[in-house]
Amino acid sequence: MKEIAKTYDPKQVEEKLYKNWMEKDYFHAVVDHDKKPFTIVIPPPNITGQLHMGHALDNTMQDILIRMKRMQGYCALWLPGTDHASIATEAKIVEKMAEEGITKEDLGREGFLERAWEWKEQYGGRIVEQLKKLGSSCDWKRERFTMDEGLSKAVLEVFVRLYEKGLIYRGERIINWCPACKTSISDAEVEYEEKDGSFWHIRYPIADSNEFVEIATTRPETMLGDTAVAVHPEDDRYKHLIGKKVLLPLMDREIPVVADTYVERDFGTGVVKITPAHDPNDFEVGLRHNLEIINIMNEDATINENGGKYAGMNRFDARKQVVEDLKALGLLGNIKPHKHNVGACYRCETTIEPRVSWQWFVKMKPLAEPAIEVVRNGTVKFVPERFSKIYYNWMENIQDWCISRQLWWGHRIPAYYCSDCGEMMVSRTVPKECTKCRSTNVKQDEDVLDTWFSSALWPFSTLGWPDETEDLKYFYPTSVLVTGYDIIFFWVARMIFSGLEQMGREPFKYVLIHGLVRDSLGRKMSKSLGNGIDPLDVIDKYGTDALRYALTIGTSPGNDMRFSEEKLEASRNFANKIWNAFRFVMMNFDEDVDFDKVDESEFTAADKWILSRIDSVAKEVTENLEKFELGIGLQKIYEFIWEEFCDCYIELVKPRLYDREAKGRLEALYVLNKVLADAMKLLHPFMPFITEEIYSHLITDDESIMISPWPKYSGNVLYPAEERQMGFIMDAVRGIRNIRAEMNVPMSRKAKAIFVTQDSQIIDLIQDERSTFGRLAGLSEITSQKSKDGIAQDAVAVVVNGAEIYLPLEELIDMEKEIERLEKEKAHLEMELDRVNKKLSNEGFIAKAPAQVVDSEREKLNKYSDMYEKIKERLDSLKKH
RNA sequence: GGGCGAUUAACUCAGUUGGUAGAGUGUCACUUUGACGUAGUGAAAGUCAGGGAUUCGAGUUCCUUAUCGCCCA
Repeated sequence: MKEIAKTYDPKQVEEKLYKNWMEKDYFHAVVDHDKKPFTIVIPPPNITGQLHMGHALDNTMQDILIRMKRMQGYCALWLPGTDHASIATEAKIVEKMAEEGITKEDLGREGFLERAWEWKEQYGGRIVEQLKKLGSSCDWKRERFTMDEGLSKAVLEVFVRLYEKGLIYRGERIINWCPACKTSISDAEVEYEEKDGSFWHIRYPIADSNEFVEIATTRPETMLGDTAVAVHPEDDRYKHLIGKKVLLPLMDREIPVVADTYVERDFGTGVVKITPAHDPNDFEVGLRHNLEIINIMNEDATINENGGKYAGMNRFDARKQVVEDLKALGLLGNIKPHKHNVGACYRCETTIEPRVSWQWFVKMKPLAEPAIEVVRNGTVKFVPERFSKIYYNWMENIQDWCISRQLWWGHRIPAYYCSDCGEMMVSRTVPKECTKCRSTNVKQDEDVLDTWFSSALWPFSTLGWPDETEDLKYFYPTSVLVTGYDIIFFWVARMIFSGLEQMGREPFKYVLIHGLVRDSLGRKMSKSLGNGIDPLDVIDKYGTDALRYALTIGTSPGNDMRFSEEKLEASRNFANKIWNAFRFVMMNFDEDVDFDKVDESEFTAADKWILSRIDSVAKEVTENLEKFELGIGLQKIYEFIWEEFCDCYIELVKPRLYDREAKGRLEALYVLNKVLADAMKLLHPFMPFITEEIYSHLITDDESIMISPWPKYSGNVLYPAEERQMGFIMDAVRGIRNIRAEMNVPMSRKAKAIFVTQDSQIIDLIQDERSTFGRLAGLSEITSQKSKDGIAQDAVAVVVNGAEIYLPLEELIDMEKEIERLEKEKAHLEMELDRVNKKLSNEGFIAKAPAQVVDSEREKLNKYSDMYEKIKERLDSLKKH
């Protein structure tokens, strides 16, 4: 017998076991055509990232699925990797360089990239190490990085292909510009927030007239770039002005009055200033009316030379000055408070600036259509289903995707320009000369691609595409993608259309969406609030299994969850409970325990009951997991282990174990071992470490629980008779315990019990399970008889389905109290009877409810009326005395 | 403005083919029983946000209102 610690200590096992799994190569998936593939690609965390609760949840869920499938015999591949995170990484490196007083420009592109790679080598693996602490069973041999050679080749290939198909183009268009990151960003990367602003009314003088038109704007400084004012063509107030000129104040520029249905007549004054270079709608109007585009801003959102005397000011100062100057000129009208949506950069929260510039775009409409279709026809399923609506909503209203970024860290755009003739070439290789004029003076585009361009290819680029690798053929399409709802647009949607376009197949069959992990007050965890809980601290304090349990229990897909210390304590307690159940089993194992000698005919009702139960639980848990109901599945194993296995079965077998010569002792050990082993298997996906540690000490054929077969189960209840018998026993025990508690009779005070029943099967059961009752209900002596003859008048009675149990507690009994208790019991039964009777006397119920339901109600009626009669008899008899 | 979600015990949440409401935590009482006090036993605690509809039967389906939150415009 081994000495096992009284409390479970995760630190003793986690590192050791993970290392062992790695050494044994269990995580590595080898293509095996005799097996079905099950594939998950990890949402690649940023190399700048620190593991947070979101990662912990996301990766726990993936690990649960992949571990179960691996045990089920699938060729389970969980492919890990990291994302280069263009903007975030570049910003981080620039920031670090700033501490040393160096700028990007000092180093130049080459020098900067060298530094960036150094940084990546040094810190890029940190998050990967942290994922390992979570127990993630990723195939680390297949780890990928979005800027790996192979993945970069995929990016290049996709870019060129899309370009050649006319789905990528370069254009001078209005885009979202972040003045802090100094790059364009895509529509998806802008976050809108409603802010209090003002509506400034400004009078523009009409040329060759004394009249004015009054426009209203929320951004007066942009007037410096106005190239028209617009009115609605049907607006009688302004019809006469169409085609005339107004004199743009401050700039003294004559600009036309154009008619466009974009103008809302009821909004503001019905006259709109048009700044094509700095407003997306105005840009469209500008295109329609062939207006001049005057860009008035520099990269950092200061006013440029086109802004006249305001040049050099930042946009907010310029606004103040413009307003002041207009006021001085008497051209300023009312200023009304106004709420409007202001876009901010999702990364740095700087207010974005719409700005016209040359950028690269992906034409989205042709790509979006098939991507919508695969979700509509169920080829790709969102779990929960409601998220497909969010997806449709975005995909159906999608604009072209701006993919160029004015950064250095990332995949450089494979477009080349001839400095002599201006020809543009898009090519897989660096052109030696201009294809048009043969000049060798060719320069590559300076921009890099949006990070999400490469992550959109992740499900196939990681498997070797564009090469036709064995992996790609076998593992693609992947099975499930697990991610948070916050990146459906950024990532999920783009993977779907990219997979369809490049592979001709959907990238995954299911998208399992989870919510956010919030703090105990329901707030989003954030750096600025400082309310984040570090998963690594949690692991250090409670262990990985406890963290994973806490993240999974009581959650449902797609819903946000609150995370708290209390939950972790409960999780740790559960781990400890399992540990002690295991400890109990081990304490009773002898050196020479030999299960070959087990005689199944020695199985007791309790043995069969628990075997039957674990069988059902295995079925249910499997079904739950296959439907992605992780929280429900875990709850079921929890309840089975704690309530049925620990509180009940272990208590039941104790007498057989303590007596070394007891009949059925070996069988008890066998069942304990078997049930615990199966329970550990079912729990393993959720809590990999403790289950592996325990499993390794149990008697099994497997070298590791990780690669052991998932529990098989029969389709129906294994031992229905024994389950019913145990039901009786538990009812009886509960009834007796209940009385003891109410009568204040501690368990240490043993009592006598007389079972009264006519049912000979029950009599046999009581005889067989005498030790059970003795143990669980604190009874010293148990007898059974068919009538109430000879039972002391002052005995306490418990009525259960099938028997009456009398406890002659003698001097302990307060008759008044006993009558009161029985009255309560009677009232309760009356209520139940009333309910059942109502149901059964309802013709509709009898006629329309399924026979099974009606039968079970009839059964209840019999049971309750029987119990009611007995209680009533007992009461009458007590009251006579 | 459009869409989605939430509203269930004191707190935090489960409850996925409609069939007598569950858990964890907390509360109260009891227990030095040879796995575990990070435990055991027992108890108290809910008009499942309000209203309506469908149904023999609704926390669960449909409509509607309110409050909170999120996404899109």
